[in-house]
Amino acid sequence: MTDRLSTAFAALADPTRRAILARLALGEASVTELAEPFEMSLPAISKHLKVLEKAGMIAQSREKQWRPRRLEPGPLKEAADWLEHYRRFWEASFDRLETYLQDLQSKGGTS
Amino acid sequence: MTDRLSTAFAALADPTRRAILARLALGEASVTELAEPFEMSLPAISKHLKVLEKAGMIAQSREKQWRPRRLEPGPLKEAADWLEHYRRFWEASFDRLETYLQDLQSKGGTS
DNA sequence: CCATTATTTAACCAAATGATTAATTAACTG
DNA sequence: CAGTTAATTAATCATTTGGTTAAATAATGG
Repeated sequence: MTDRLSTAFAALADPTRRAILARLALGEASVTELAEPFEMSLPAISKHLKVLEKAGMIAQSREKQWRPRRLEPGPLKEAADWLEHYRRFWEASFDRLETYLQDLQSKGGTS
Repeated sequence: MTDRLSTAFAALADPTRRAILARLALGEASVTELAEPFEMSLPAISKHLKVLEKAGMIAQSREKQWRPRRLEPGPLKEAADWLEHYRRFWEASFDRLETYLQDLQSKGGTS
């Protein structure tokens, strides 16, 4: 693997990590705060944070004995940019669905 | 794991699979055609296709002895929608960068 | 039916992932 | 400095992942 985009998508492929990012979208938080919602050991959370950090999605600072994390959105943007290339496909699907529903309306009558 | 979004991001976390999706964005292709650019065995490609299929990103049809795949954009859209929530963060980062560069311009002079 | 082409399945393997518990390190606080 | 709180590291383990080669299956065409 090793390439940046793969690392980013891999980091996002876990609900715990996505929840951590969602929490950090509300603002900085310590490891203990981040761990609180999960039925999971601290070391497990620590590892998830390491994955997010290696992906460049979070950064650490220092506040007394805490090491609060904050969101670093760069890799999220790169992932979003990659997906953006496929937009026309899902918009096309929607168009087909829309056409289909319009057809139902005009042809189907009151049955 | 098991949830749809995690499966989608995991499917995207591999450059071979992303390249396959990119190829399918140009139109349907058989397994042999899809495998052609890679220095990798057919079974390896077959497995990657299975991952993409389980993620709901591709579908199969039948054309004589070929089983061409086509893009199914639903899960790509779901992934893009998830990332969209973080847009304000990278746009904010860009704003800060812009401000920083403007500061360099105005303060830095000719040094 | 036999040969060929297309693709999958099976069996196997090394490395990575996601979790655990126990031990360690770091920093503040009285 | 002793105790407490915060977080990481180490050791371990089961499962998943991404690849291989060899064998099997599917469909077409002569």
